Amino acid sequence: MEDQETVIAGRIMSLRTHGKASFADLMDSSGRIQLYLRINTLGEEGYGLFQTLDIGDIIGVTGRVFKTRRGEISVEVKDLKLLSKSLRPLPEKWHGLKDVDLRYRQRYVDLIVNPEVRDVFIARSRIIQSLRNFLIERGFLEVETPMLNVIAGGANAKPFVTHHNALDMDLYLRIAPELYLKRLLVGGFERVFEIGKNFRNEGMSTKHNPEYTSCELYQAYADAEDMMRITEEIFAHVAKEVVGSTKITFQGEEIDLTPPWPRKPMLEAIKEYSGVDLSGLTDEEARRLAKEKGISVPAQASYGNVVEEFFDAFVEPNLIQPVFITDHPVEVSPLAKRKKDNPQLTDRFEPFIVTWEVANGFTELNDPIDQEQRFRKQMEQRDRGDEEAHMMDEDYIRALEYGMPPAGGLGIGIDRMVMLLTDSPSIRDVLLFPHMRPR
RNA sequence: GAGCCAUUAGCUCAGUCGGCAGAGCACCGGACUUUUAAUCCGGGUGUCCCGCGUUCGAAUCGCGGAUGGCUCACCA
Repeated sequence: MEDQETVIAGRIMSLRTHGKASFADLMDSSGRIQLYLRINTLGEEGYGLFQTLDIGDIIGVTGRVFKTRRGEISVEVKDLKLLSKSLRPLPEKWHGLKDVDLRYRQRYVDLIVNPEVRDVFIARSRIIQSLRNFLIERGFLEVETPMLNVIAGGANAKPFVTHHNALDMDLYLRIAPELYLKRLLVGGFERVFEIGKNFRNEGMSTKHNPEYTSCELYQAYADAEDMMRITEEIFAHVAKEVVGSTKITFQGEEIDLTPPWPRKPMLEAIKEYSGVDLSGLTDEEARRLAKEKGISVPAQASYGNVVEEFFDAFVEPNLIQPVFITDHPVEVSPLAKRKKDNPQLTDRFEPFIVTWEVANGFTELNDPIDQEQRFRKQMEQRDRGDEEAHMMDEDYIRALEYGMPPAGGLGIGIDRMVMLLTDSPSIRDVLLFPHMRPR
């Protein structure tokens, strides 16, 4: 490159003027380069224009590449054009923009002055691309299903409500694409996936944003075990491609994503960490045990609710290295197939890493009669005031009545996956424009 | 939704006991033809988050509110 003529454009990030010669740093999306400007090469007029420039202005230059006395590759500018004027001063060059409120609200400024922020979003794009390629290579078809739903199904969550004027009816923003994707299995697509936003009308935290991205995939003639294998393969594959290794560091903790990950039934995990054996109890026995152990559960809590509470309290905080928790109670898994040898439990799994649930999968319930009963149970909970209980979806039942092939399904929380792989402690660090209360 | 903490110049931050509102960077003027957190000289650009109160006097104390962060609760 040395001694070659070049044409570049970018934003001025710093200025060092020395009278009749000056240095400037120019930044574009590929990085920074130093400019050297002399009155001898630019002429009175060109150098005069340069002297009116501010940090933040976007300019285009032509010039010759050379190495300075201190060995820095630079461009000696022969011609210079102001392309865009910056009217507002940029944050300080040394400390950058730290105020998190401003960083999120004015992400454009954050991206200009904090280069590591840009790197996170480049990584996010690569992670999603890597995941997409992985699935397409394995014969999965990428599809798009409705985000405006008459029934918000596929998860237990409070939906956002919106209104369709022409039809004069309320609609829900989807909380999960699950039921649509399984209709596609009925229709004959054997491997489908969708990457997209879900919307949940719930609290926000370092791990929750009202709109978030998931990847759901469904494979006919597969089961939960197949889905666990694909889960660990996805994480290993993406980590290798984006981070360069299946061993990653998260907030100082070494995490080994190398497959296979251990499998542990939920009841066994609870027994291991709390000493309590919850297997085979009635609702009432389970509630009594919860009270004994100081776990608060609603008076109406089912066996499954109690198990979940025990799990959250005793087990979850300990799950740092990847592990699949399996065999969730049927009451908290209304779309999963029951275990053949224990109808109280389902053939379901959730992988945990750094105490987060990073995905959720199971052998899909394809028995329309059992599914209808499960929906009815959910409706009862709804009637008792549980706003997050599943809605009845009669069309989904009808689809199952045509016959859905046995299948495995998996949903991955993309934001959490990106947090993990970019060592980001807050979901807001991996969302370009996280939800904020308006100012 | 609850608790704790924060909010001062465009940005990063000081501000003591209640007594004239401060620094660095950025910006403006001047010097300087290989610097790189350039240097040197001069210039402070402000709704001290908002409101009410206490006081001779409030950035500072009290009450109420706004916004944000963290923790907890709910969830993925």
